[in-house]
Formats: sequence, C-alpha cells, structure tokens
Amino acid sequence: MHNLEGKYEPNKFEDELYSNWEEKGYFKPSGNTEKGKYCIMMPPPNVTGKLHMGHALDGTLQDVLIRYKRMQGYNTLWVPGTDHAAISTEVKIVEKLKEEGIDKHDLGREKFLDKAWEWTELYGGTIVKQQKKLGCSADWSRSRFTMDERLSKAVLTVFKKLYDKGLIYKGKRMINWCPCCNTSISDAEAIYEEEKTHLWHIKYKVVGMENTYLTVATTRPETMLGDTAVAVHPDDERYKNLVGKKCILPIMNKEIPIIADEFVEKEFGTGCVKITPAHDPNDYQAGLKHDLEIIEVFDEDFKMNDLVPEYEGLDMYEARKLIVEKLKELGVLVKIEDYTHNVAKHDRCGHTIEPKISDQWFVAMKELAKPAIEAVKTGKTRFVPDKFEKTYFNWLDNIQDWCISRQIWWGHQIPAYYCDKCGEINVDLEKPEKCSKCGSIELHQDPDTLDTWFSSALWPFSTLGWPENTEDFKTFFPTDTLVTGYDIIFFWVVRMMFSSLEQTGEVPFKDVFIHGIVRDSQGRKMSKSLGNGIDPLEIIEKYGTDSLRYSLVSGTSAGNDMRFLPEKIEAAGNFGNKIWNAAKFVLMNLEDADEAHIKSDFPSLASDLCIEDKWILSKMNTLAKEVTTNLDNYDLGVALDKIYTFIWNEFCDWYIEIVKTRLYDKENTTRKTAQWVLNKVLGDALKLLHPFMPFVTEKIYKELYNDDESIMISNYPEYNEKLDFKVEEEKIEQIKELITGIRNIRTQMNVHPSKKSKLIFVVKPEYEKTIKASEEFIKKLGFGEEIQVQTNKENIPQNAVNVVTADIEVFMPFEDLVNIEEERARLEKEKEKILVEKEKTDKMLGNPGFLAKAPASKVEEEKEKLIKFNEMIANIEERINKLATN
RNA sequence: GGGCGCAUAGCUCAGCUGGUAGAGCAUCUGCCUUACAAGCAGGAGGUCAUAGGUUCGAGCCCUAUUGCGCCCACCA
Repeated sequence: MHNLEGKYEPNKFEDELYSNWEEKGYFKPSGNTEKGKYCIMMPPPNVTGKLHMGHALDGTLQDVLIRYKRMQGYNTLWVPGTDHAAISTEVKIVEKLKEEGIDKHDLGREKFLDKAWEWTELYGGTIVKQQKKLGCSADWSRSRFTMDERLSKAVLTVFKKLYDKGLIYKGKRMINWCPCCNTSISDAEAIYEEEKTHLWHIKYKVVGMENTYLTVATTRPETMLGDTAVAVHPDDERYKNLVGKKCILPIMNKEIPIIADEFVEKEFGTGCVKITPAHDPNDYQAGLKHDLEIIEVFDEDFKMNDLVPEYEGLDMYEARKLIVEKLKELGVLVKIEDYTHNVAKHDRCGHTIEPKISDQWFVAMKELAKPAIEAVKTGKTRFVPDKFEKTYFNWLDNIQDWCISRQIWWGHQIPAYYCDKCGEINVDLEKPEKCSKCGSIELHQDPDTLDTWFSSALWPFSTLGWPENTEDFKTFFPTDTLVTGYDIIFFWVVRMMFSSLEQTGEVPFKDVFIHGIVRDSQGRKMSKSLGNGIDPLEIIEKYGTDSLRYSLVSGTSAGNDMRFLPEKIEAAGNFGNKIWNAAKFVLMNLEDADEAHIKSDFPSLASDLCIEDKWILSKMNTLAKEVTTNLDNYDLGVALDKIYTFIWNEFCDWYIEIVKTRLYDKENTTRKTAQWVLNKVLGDALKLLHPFMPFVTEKIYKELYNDDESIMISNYPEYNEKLDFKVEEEKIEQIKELITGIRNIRTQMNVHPSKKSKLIFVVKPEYEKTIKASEEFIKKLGFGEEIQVQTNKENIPQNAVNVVTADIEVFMPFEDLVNIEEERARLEKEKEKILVEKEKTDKMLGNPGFLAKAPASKVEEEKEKLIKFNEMIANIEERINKLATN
C-alpha cells in the first residue's frame, strides 16, 4: 500500500524530507572522484538579513544545478555562508541601540562590537533557516561567515600582500562621504537620483576693469565661500582676454584668479565655473592642476565651519538660504533658474553623498584589472549570457582606485599600525612588537575597517581554507559556476576575479551564470519603500516550496528580469497536483506488480513492449538527452518546460490513458509490461524534475520504489540508444493525430461522449498490424464501439464522416448524420487547411535556389510532405465527390 | 555624454547554430469519463514594433527609424 492519499498538500511533507536529507548527509560531497567535481559558492547574504525573492531565485538556480550535477555523479560541493555586511549591519545596530537610548560613541568600540556579535548570533540563523526551507542542498557543515577567524586571516593576509606589493596605499583623496553613516564609501556604493533644485547665477567683479563681471552658475551657492578660482574654457572668445586676471569673490571680498581649463563646457550656463576644490570632484582635480588653495567650508559634521563666523554651525541648507539672501542684498545675484540634476546617494541609507577630501586606504586597480580582463577575453571565465562580458569589460576598462577604508567599527579592522614616534606605518597580520623603522613600542592600530566587499572578494577561496593549502582548496578550487544577479557584477564578480587571479593565480570560477531581478506583477522592482515585496516564505506557506521554485524557473531565461505573477504560482501548484495524481494512479496500478519484474532491466522485456510503450520510452529517452543539453547550457527554463510538457501532455494525457485498457484487464498478457513502463517512465520523469521540484519528486519516489534510497542521490537519466524507437514514435504520433481528429469531428457535430460509433480504418498495409495492436486504446480514446481495419475502401457506409492523416483514413458512420451540406462544408474547410500548408511546401520545392542550396535532408523532408499532402487532399476530394453522388 | 538591452497571442513570457511561430494564464464550446473539476476534450486568437538590406529562405543576421528599459559617467 502506498501513502499518497488525498490531495497534494506539499506542506505536509516538505520539511520532513529536508530534515531527512540533512541527517543522511546527502548535502556533503560524495567523495567519488570518478566523474570529477562540481563546486558552487553561494553568494553570502547579509548575516542579519531575511530571505527575499532575489535570494529565492538565486538559491533555486544554484540548487537546481547542484542537484543535477550530484545526480550525475559529480563530487559536488555547495558552500553556503553569510556576510557581515559592514555598513548595513552597523546601521541596523546603531538604530537598535538608539531605541534603547544608547549612543554608539558612548558605548565605545569594544562594547559596541560585543553588541554587534550578539546581534549577529541572534539573527544570524534566520536566513539560513529560510534557505533550508527553500530546499537548498548546500553543505551547511562547511558554512562560513566573512568574519570567521579563518576568513579574517585570509583578509589580513591579502591586505598585507597587496600593501607589500604597493597595490594598497594610503592617501589624501577626494572620496565619497556619507554624512549619515559618517564614513567614506566607494564609487560603486553611490547611486544617482534625479533631484529638482536651482541654478543660482552670481556675478563676480573682474579686478581692474570697470563694469566687467563674470557670471557663474552654481547649484551649491554655500560652497562659494571656499572658491579659489573661476574657470572658463581656453577657447571661449567671450572670456579669452580675462584669463590670468583676477575677480572678487563676493561676501569673502577676496581676489581669486580666473583660470582656463578644458573641462569647462562653453555651452553650459554662462560658461564660467566657480572652483571649490574642497567640495567638488572636478574642482578638486582643477585645483590640483592649477595649484589652487583648498578651502573647506564645512566641518566634520557638514555644518558650516568658522570661515565666516556669521554662518558657523549652520546646516548647509540654512546657510544656503542666508548666503543667497546676502548675495541678493549685494546685488550680485543675477537670476535663479529651475534645474534638475543627478545627486549621488548612499545605497545603504539613501543620504546625499558629499565629496570630501580625506585620508583613506585605496587599492590600486590598474594592474589588478589587466589579468581580470584577460581571463574573460581568453575564455577562462565565461559569462552566461555572454552579453554581460561587455558590462564587465566596460567597468574594468574605466576602473578607478578602490577606496577600501570605512570609518565604522563592524568589520575587519585595517591591519596597519602607526608608530606614535616616527609615524611609520607597519602593516602585519598581528600587532608588531615594535616599529620596524624606529623600534618604538608605541604603536596604535588604524581605527578604520575594510569595505565589506574586500572580504567577499575572497569568498571563492577563503571559504575553502585559503591561505592554507587545505584538502578542500585542492579539491574544489577553482569553482565551477557562480550564480548571481547582474546588479552585483561590479560590486562582487569583478572583485572576486581580480582578487583570485592575484592571490591564487587562477580564476575563481569557470562560468558566471547571471540572472535578472524578480519584479512585481507591474514590472516594478520590489522594495521596502514601495511595500510591493512578495515574501517567498508566504508563498511557500501557501503553495509549497516546489511551486515557488517552479514559478521562479519556468519560462525564464538567463540574464533577464522576470515578473512574479500570482497566476504562475497557481499553475505551479496545479502541476504539483497533476504529478501527485499521476503518481497515485501509477501506484494504484502497481500494487499487485511483481517487484522483481518491475525492477528488471530493459533488455529482458524488449520483445514484450507494445508500440505505445516504445513510443513513451523513446520520448523519455529523447527528453533526457535534451534536458541534459539544456542544463549544461544553463537553459533551465527551457529544460523545465520540456519536462512539464512531457509529464503532462505526453505521459498523463496520452500514455496513462492508453495503458488503462491494459491495466484494467487482469488477463492481458502485456499488463505486466505496462506496469514496468509506468514504473520506469514515472521514475525517470521524477528524476529529471527533481532538481527543480525536489520535494514532491522525493515524496513520490520513495513511495514508488518503496525503499530508503533518496532520489537526490539516484542516477540522473541518460540517453540510451536501445530505447530509441523512431518508427514507433512516428506511428503513435499519427494515431494521436487521428484520435484528435475524431474528437474534433465529434465536437463539431455535437456528439455526446456517451454516444459511440464504429470506426473503419483504411490504412496502408504496413499499418494494419499497428492499428490492430492498438485497437483497444483507440476504441477507448476515439469513442469507438467497434474497430474495423481494412486496406481498401470497399464497403464504406454512405453516411460516414472521415478523418485523414498522412497514412491513415478513418470513417465514422453515424446513422443520424443528416446534413450532407454541413459535412461537405467541413470537408472543404479541412481541404483548405491542408492546401495552405501544401502551398508553402510547393513554394519551397518550386524554388531552384532551395533545391540547390538547402541541405539534402531538408529537401527530402519537404518532398515527403508534399506527397502526404497530395494524398490527403485526394482523399478528401474523393469524399466530397461521394457526398455529391448521394 | 558613453554603453547595453528589449519590442512575439488579450496578459506574462519562451523560441537552440536562419528552415512553415510556442507555453502558462485569460477567453469560447462540450464533459463530474473509476489518478486528477487544481481536471478532461475541442476551439478561437500573431504581417513576430516600422522601413530597408543580406539569403533559395529572416522572429532570428546587417542598417536605419520609433517607443520603452537598464548600466556607466556626473556639465558647475
């Protein structure tokens, strides 16, 4: 007796199956080295994060791949883990402390970090539990965290190596500063948003010239206090004579030079730019170039400093207001224009980023980028789909040095120790005993921490134990596939590439399988602020994990965004239900089966196979081949849709219906064979489907094979030449076509299902046997009460309607078929349809170019088609003529 | 400003190296047929954005145009 009772209710068995897999240790590498290894590193989610649709998609794709490879016999490893997510975690903790009325700085670094670890331990398990709920078959025993001791060691090692090589340096640069998080951030962390503001036009008087002014346009009048020049384009005729002179900076009443620089756009505004080297990246560059003084107008908190006592301590917007007032008063404000421009925001907190000159640590990118570009150009690492190579190159070709220091506490503290005496920087994994230069023991560590991506950049090898040459590292590195969204190619993929090449000399992964973003039903990004996010766990709760996974993969293609539609989940659930019921049917009919026979190999049965058995076996065989190809090419959506079609539209709709007559007849000699085929085909179908829908397939598999073995470590179906039955396939396809035709006519004629008719088959001699062998199921599916097979057209009743396929003609006599005209019309329509098809073939064959240049097989195919069309048309015409004579 | 992508059935999307356009949902008709009404059977619905070009043959390759989207740069 099987246990597939009642309806398909995934939530009743999914969790239990998962625990079982985990207990059995199926997620760990098998250690079998015969077929080679296959390794994926899971992109580590934020340790305190919650599973969202993006994770669900990413996790599902990886799980499909890893389960597929595992079943194929590869020594598979999928390493999971979490990321400390420096700034975003620190922000969360600061907020939480604030709720408790505690200020970060009052608490102090040590205690703050204690709190952070507490927090990490408290919430760190959440996302892991959710990933398990998703069915992820990752090796949790190898789970890593970016702040683990071993991973931290890798981080410090890399830092020191790069520093010793001169690829990490410290310097004063203009960097992005987030006034909200009070830290520097990298270019990649800045996102741009359009914002409405104004352009203030201010005139500066030129020194030594009566009534001559330069008018500058600015979006930030408050920074004018720090202006140290006005720039014009060197070719700008309007101002050529003024270059080299000075003008007077209003309010400050000081003379600043008028300089010429090509970065100035003549067409923009007035063609004059005020230069504030301290607060604008371009101005900073100009300042360096022209050796201008750098005057800051803000203090550390971005309040006005004491440059002008009147404004000291004001917030920049208040200061702006007052300064604009003042300019008006002075009569130098020419006009105020509405203006929209892009403003840089911090991707974590959304606060406007300020350019700031600051002492920071950088990774010099130029040299590191070269091998990373080369590795993709030579195909050592390839992107799927390959269009993302362009994105990758585009980023690397224009790469700037990477600012890696952050003024926060949660993260890897920079292993640089300053000598209090001589100022020497000592970089080492641990605090040196004394300064390497002067020998002083007065050393203090740089308080800054590293950008969170610095540690994730090492993920593919640090998780395997590097810099130690561990067994895992030797076995699994370089990894095989990285699965990630296109939105983090810059952040992560690029950085893993150059880090791995620099540290290990090898690419971190062979394939980068890129997916898109999961959007809502209206095509919008899911976001907290919009509140349009769909919680994957709610979907799982309601429809089961398999349904979620199905809907995330079906009908999708690599690299493209997808919309998450509720209807799709429904469809997925229906599919689960369909499989469930099909399995129930099979199990029911296998209850009295001879187990040894069911499990026997194919060859001993070959002679017993009926034509429909061969058809479905052959179909399954082809499917296994195609799905394997598709999965190897990362066409997961295509593979899944093929499996779906096979299970539903071939196996359920046809094969099961066909074999019912054999199964229900206990005396039937081929009954046992039908049982064998059902068992075999369902089993193989489950295996093909398992990577996508692991739970329902496992549940059924266990019932079907009635043993302890898991489908997840069973052998993935492989193409087998012996199961290739092209001829039988073709014959059944034609019978299917015929049955469909019969049903079609019956529907058109409004014949109730309960009314049967005699079916007279007129066939070519080679089909006589086939039809006779298929008599029972044709009768059942074609509503026949009796089947008559003949090779000529004698004795066909006058009141019969007919269906024509290439090789077979079927007549259905209906005593009460009254309207000859209707039947004629139907036949004419039928003929029209075929004529349309035939015309296309005629056209191709009538084309000398086609005959000359198309492949021979294609031409043959067309010729055969033409013959078939002609026969079918002749048949129909004959019928029409017969009707006429009546 | 630079780069990339998309436009296919009412909707959401597939469509492998060019060879007579597919799915799900929605829709229409008929069925509670002993696995499944979350189902079965049968339909209807597409000049593959537009205009050229290459080819015997173009949804697919090339060029231009239109519309939409994304990424990078950041002109004050």
